[in-house]
Amino acid sequence: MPPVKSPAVCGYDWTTKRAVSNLTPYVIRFDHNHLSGDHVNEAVARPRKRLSPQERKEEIIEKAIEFFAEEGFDSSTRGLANRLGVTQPLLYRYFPSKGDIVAEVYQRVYLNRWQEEWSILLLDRAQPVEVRLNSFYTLYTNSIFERKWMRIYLFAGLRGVDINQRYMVMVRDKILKPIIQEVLFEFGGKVRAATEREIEFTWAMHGGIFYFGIRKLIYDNCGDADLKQIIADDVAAMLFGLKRIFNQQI
Amino acid sequence: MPPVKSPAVCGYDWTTKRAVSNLTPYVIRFDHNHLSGDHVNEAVARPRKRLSPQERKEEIIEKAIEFFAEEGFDSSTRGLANRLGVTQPLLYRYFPSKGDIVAEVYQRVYLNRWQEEWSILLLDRAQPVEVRLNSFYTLYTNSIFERKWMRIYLFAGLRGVDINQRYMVMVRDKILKPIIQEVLFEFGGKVRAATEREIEFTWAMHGGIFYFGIRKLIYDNCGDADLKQIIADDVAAMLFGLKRIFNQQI
DNA sequence: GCAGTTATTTATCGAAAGATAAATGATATC
DNA sequence: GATATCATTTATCTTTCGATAAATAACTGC
Repeated sequence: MPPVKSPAVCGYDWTTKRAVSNLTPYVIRFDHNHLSGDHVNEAVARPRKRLSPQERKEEIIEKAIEFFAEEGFDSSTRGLANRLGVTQPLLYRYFPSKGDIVAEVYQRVYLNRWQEEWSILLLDRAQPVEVRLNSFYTLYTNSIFERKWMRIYLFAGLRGVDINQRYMVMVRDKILKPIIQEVLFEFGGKVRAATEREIEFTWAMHGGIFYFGIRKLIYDNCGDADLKQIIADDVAAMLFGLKRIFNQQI
Repeated sequence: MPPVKSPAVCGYDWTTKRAVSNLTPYVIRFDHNHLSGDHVNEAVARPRKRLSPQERKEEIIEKAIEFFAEEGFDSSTRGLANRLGVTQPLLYRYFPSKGDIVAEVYQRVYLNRWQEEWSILLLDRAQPVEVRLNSFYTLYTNSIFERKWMRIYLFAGLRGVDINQRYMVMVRDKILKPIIQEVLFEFGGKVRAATEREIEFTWAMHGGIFYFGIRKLIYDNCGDADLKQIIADDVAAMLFGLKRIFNQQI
């Protein structure tokens, strides 16, 4: 049977007694007596808890996102199982391999993050571009400025995961290019494709805001900065810079 | 003996036959017949090569920077030894533990990266600020836009290494604040400390350029963008944005 | 409340990891 | 060219990791 290539769909084959999917399988001994730290009164072994496969799988994925975001993808499945309060082999009931869990984490973190309404907002010419951009970046940062997301984004990037490339294509096509088009329109220029120079400049503005998120959530470096103010200042500079480039390119 | 806390100084104590330092120690079997890849003619076991301790240590550090930058700090010391063409236990002759090698890598990558002449350039009022900023960012990016450096920077950040925090303080004090002061001066404002709002805005501009480096070197996402043009456009937007903020803050 | 189903655990394996001790052999000194 | 030094290797230990198989026990339906 050749390996299936498609979004990891993992299940359990009761006849062969194996988890099935499209990737590769480990166990942390769950110590009932030493759960998480100082819980003296949990010394009594708690009864084994049975969850439905759907619930359990969901719980694994959720915790896996937190766990790998904090510890990195090189961390052990035993560590993950420990955080879940189950034993390590149980993970292999739901995922054929660690790689499948990781793949599922990527999937969850990246996909369905984009809200179509953001596009609608960006393109709504009833409002001035500057207002739209402020609203958009408020919503957008509200969504991605999350420690889990940011860390997984960077971990994935360093691992060379292709999902990251796809994400950047999305930013380019769904954010940067539309912005340029809208500024161009409001500026009175004729409709045309964005130039590389314009895109790169817009990337820098976008990256500046994004990098603020990295500083805040990864490096913990920025006191109580006012995000709304930062966005407003950056958007203003972006508009200025784009118009300046439009003029130079005539 | 309590652990010494200071920049890792590792040596070999011949009497106790141990490497000494201030951190924690693994082995890749070096296969003479299968060095690095396709070298068919190296199949003959090459004679053991003795280097002076200084030379060997230097070589280890250099390759460790490359190795960990590519593979991440969770990679094995056997992998590193393999790349060096030596056996894994040899590493423990020069460093007491893997952690000490990693610490040395951080040290090398971060320290002595800052060139004092950059400060002189930034503060040289014989030239307009815009010219200075373009020159500075050309030099600066020329120095840090290196795959090794960028990857270690991000790896370190995700690992929560404090050296990273220190680096950001340096950026703030040696780049951002001086920039604001100089723009303020040229703008005709009176000399005063930079405000948080100004610093955050400048961070965004700086971050935009920095993030270009991440895209280029980590994500491999940006065709043949013209760095000089990008810097020029970003600097122009930065100057505009700062002056705009100055005016709003009167 | 007994029996079947199956979620979960215990036990265990083999590979890879960090680390150490002892053997080896390249070089320097005489 | 024999001897001493010490850079480097071989051999080996322990821990941790991913993964598998078999035993256990919580729930379901009767």
